[in-house]
Parts: sequence; structure tokens; C-alpha cells
Amino acid sequence: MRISAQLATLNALALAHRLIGMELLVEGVGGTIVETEAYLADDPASHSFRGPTRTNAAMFGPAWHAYVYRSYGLHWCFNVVAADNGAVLIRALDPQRGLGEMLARRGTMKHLCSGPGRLTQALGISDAHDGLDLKTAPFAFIDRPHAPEMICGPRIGITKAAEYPWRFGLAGSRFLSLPFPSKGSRAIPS
DNA sequence: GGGGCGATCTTCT
DNA sequence: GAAGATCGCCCCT
Repeated sequence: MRISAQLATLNALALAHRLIGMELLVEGVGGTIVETEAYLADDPASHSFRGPTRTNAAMFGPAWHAYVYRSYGLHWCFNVVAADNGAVLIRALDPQRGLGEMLARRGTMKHLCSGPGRLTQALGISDAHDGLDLKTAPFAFIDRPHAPEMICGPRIGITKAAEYPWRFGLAGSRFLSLPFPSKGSRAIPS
């Protein structure tokens, strides 16, 4: 069984955890996923919570597909659709491949992929990728050798259901979009 | 290093 | 009419 077929069976919470440490490439540009957030089907903070709309349709389609939406009218945010009409927001990468292209798209070496809007800009992700199958080009996912040490804590930038520790990070990474607060976060041994 | 604010689109009240 | 899974710039300390 291909790794993508296994991951397509996971719900958003398990998938958010499982994606940390995997490598994500778009047209060969990308790096290691160091930060994710889970959004569940019956989660007031999730875009799928109120049912299908024109823009969130991908969340109601098959798992292991892309859900891309516009944030605050300006930025794109990239999600992996999970098995339960949930999704995993990819919030930060450790940039490793295609640094020159990322620099050209971002215009600065600062925070190349540290933040959901920044990483879509660096990787060239837009609404053109919404609904695409992640098993096929331009996407490529490379599995991690083993489960790394992780942290979990409260999700960022939301007001509803903000108390759930559904944000995951690679322990000690300097590419997180924000540090995990000491209060409300905990380590997940590998 | 950190707080305030504007940009700009989609949905919902 | 307002809020939102954001970011970058400006200003202050």
C-alpha cells in the first residue's frame, strides 16, 4: 500500500500529527513540514462546520486532496483534506529545496516558509491547486524515517474552540511561525 | 521586539 | 455590516 493511501484513511487529528517531519514539494520546491493544525468536521473553527459552500467544496471531496482558500482577502492557505471532512492546515516548512525560487517569489529570505500565507507564496500555491490530488504532480510527499519529537498546543489566530491543543510542531524547530506557549502546550515523545 | 493597522475577498448575521 | 485558520509596515520602547 502506498503511503498516501494509508494517510488518506486518517482523520484530521491523526494526520496533523503524522505529517510533521514529512517533506512537502511543489514542482520540486519545498522542505520538511514543521507545523500543522487539525480542523475537524464538528469543529466550530473549521470551514466545513457549516456545510459545503462554493469555496470549501474540496473539504467535502476525497481525502489526500488539496483544499486551498483565500485568507483575509489576500493570502492563500494550503490544507490536506482528511478522511472525515476535516483538514490539516500546513503552517510552516523548514525550507530545503528550491531556495532560489522561494526567494524570488517571497522577495526576502526572512520567514521564507514560516506561516501559512508565507509558505503558499514561497511554493507558488494558489486557488489553481484547490481540489487537486496530492498523489500526483506538481505535489510530492516524502515520508519521514521515524516519528520525530513533537509539541502540541492551542491553534493560532482563531476565536472559536481555541482551547483545543490541535496545533502540532517539530520540537526545537527554528522555522515555526510562532513559538508554542509554555502554558497550554505539551511535548509528544517520539 | 512588540503592538496597531490597513489591504481585500467570501460568507454569514 | 462585520468577522475571519494573515502578513508586512510603521512606530514605539
